[in-house]
This record gives sequence, C-alpha cells and structure tokens, in this order.
Amino acid sequence: MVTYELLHVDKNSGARRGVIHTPHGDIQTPIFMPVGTQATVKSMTVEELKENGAEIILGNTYHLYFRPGDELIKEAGGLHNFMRWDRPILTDSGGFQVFSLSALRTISEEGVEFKSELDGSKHFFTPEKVMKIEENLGSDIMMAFDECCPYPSTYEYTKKSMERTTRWAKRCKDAHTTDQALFGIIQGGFYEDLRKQSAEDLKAMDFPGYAIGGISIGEPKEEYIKILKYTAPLMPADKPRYVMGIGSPDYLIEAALAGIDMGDCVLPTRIARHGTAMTSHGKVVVRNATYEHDYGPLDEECECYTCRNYTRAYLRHLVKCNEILGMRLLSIHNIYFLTNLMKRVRIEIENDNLLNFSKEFYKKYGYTKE
RNA sequence: GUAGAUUUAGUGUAGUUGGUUAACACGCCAGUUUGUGGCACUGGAGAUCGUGGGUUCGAAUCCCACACUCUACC
Repeated sequence: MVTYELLHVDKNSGARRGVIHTPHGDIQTPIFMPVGTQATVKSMTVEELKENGAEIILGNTYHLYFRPGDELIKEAGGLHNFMRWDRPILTDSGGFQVFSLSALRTISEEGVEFKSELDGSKHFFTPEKVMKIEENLGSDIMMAFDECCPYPSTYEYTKKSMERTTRWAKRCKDAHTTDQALFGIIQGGFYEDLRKQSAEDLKAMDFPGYAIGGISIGEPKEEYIKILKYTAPLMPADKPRYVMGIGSPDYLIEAALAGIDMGDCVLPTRIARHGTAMTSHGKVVVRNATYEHDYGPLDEECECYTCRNYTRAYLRHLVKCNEILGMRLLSIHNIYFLTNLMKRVRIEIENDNLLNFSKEFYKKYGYTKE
C-alpha cells in the first residue's frame, strides 16, 4: 500500500507539502529521487546515499531484466535485499528505453520487441511481462509500461502512441497481482488536448499515483513549463504526482511550484562523472583551469562530505586524471545538493514562500530566464 | 673520426612520383549532459615542417652545407 498525505498547500503558489507512506517507510515531498538503474546509484554506497539525504531511489525494469535478471533478484530476496537498500524503491518500466533505445526496438499493439545491446538476442516486452518483472523486483512503486515519444513528434503519431499507452496501462492494471503500488503515466507529448485525454482516461482506471512522462527529453524549457503547468492540475489531488526525468534545480522547483511531489533524474550523477557540480552559485565545471589553484571548497555554503573535506584544486586534479574518487566525490556532492535543495523547498512551502524563494534562487544560481 | 638513420604543435607520430587553409592521437582550453546501452559527446587554440642556402611557376617532400639526436664500427 502506498498512500499520499497532504500536509500543506503553499498559499502563494499551490505547491504541495506532503508525505508518501510506503511499505519501506515514509518519504517527504516534494522529493528528488536519485536513479540507480542497475541496482546501484553509480559510484555510491547505500550508506552514502542515506547520509546525503536520499529517501527513495529508482531501479530499471529493462536493464535489471537483462542483468542480472529479475528471477535472480527475486531469488536474492528482492531488489531491496539484493542491493542492501531498506528504504523505498521505485522501478521504471522500460518505457523510457522504448525512446532511448529506439534504434533497437519495434513497437506493435501487443508490445515492444527489443534487440539486446548485449548479445543481439530478441526480447518481447508486453505490459503483462513488465508487470511480472517489476513484481519480481519487488519495488514499492512500479510504473506502468508506456511509450515515451521523442521530441518533436507529430500530432498523429503522438495521439496514436498515447492511446496505445492508455491501453497498455489497462493491461498493466489487469495483470498486476501484488500490493505494490502501480502508477499510471500520462503521455500526449506537447499537445494539450492529448494530455487532457490521457489524464482523464488514466484517472478513470484509478491508479494509486500518477506520473507525467514524455517531457524533459530535450525540448525548450518553455515547452516543458507549458505542459507541466497544463497537466499537473489534471492529476488527482489525493494521490502522488510525479514528473519523470527532471533533475536540474530549475526543473525541480518549477515542478514543485506546479504541485508536483516527485522527480527523478540521472543528471546529478551523470554530470558528476563527467566533472560538473551543481552549487548554490550555479553550475561549476570542475575541470576548468580557473580552479587550478583554488583551495576553497566546491560550494562554500554546502555541508556535504566533499565540501567539508576537499578543495576545488584537488577535485579538479582528480577529474582531469579521470580518477574514480573524483566521480564519487562529485556524485556525493550533487546528490546532497539536490536532496538538500528539496528539503529547503519543503520548508519554503510550509512558509507559503516557495515563489519568492524560487526567484532568489534563480538569481543566485545564475538563470537568466524566469 | 667513419658510416647509416633521425629531426613536422607541449608529447608521440602521419604526410609514398613536389601542387590549394600540413593530418592524427594524447595533452591543453571550453561547451553539452534531464524515467542512464555506451564514463560519453561537440567545439576551439596550438607548427614560419632543425638552421642556412640552392633547384622550381611552386619544396615538409629534391640538392648542398651545417647543427642535433640515436645506432654501429674504428
């Protein structure tokens, strides 16, 4: 059972402060969820994730099905036991891989055939099969199997895809047998009437939570904001609202302002591995020469392990040498930065002040728009 | 001392009948990254081709001298 408890609504923005209750504990919302595709948030131990504020993480149906296999994970006692994470887990359905691995798959009404990037073998993913995999993984929240449309897509294609995703959602619901919470995913691309149709059809199926999928996939920011603000109010108020794939501070704050409760993204850990940090004064490309002799912390306002112990000059050295520790220290910092940012967002909502805070934050972070 | 080989960007190299802005890798400088196939991708700066002279319409490329480094022999 997964339930949503609304604690407070920001009087000046409509942002929601709440709690989501799950079998593995509560999560405070709005929340940022680090992504651990292959049963690991890359380079970080579960202790480090906890110390840096992670309350819930993601796993991925597609990738775990191929390696090590969902049957093995079931045998190991489920994903929680397998990876030693005792807090909530949300599993993505593989719907994003329909988009990101588009060169390796074929879509039909029945499902999606993927050609494995590992050995070329063919695997047919249906909504029923995805439910079985996610049940074997044993996550607290499982996502319905959908298609994430690319940007841009034509109205005709997006409509056809959205309607099929709705039919797949029904099949997921019918095939689902455990008490794990199954969330529906609203699609419809960048067309408002399609978003509305998708939201209404999915609401009629009464899922315990809803997500907006298919945004934050490379579109201009204005398009993201437009669909976010249009779609969020169409989602039930008494259930968790989740925007899939958002990880930059502005996208997360805009989502919170729109009344969204959850967001996830690979961004903080990926850019960390490529040598970039998010700080209170904006993005820092640690490899840049300007930090060669900089013996101050990455972010003087940050209290994470990395900022308490290491200098920019040292981090730059590690990044330039492609040392594992550099990736780890920046990942720790970026995860801490985002979980801490969301902690602050929750406080500002409680004080009905998120809108003002967002303006101050954007100014300091260096965003020119908004 | 003799013979041979070598000398092209910070480093290592490509450039085979002489022909427009001399190529590549690494390094350097910068940018991108948003439900993670790929620890990646995209740009940029940087070389009077060892030095001097000659042949030629034209030389990194051919010729001469010198210098440098390496190897072998005396």
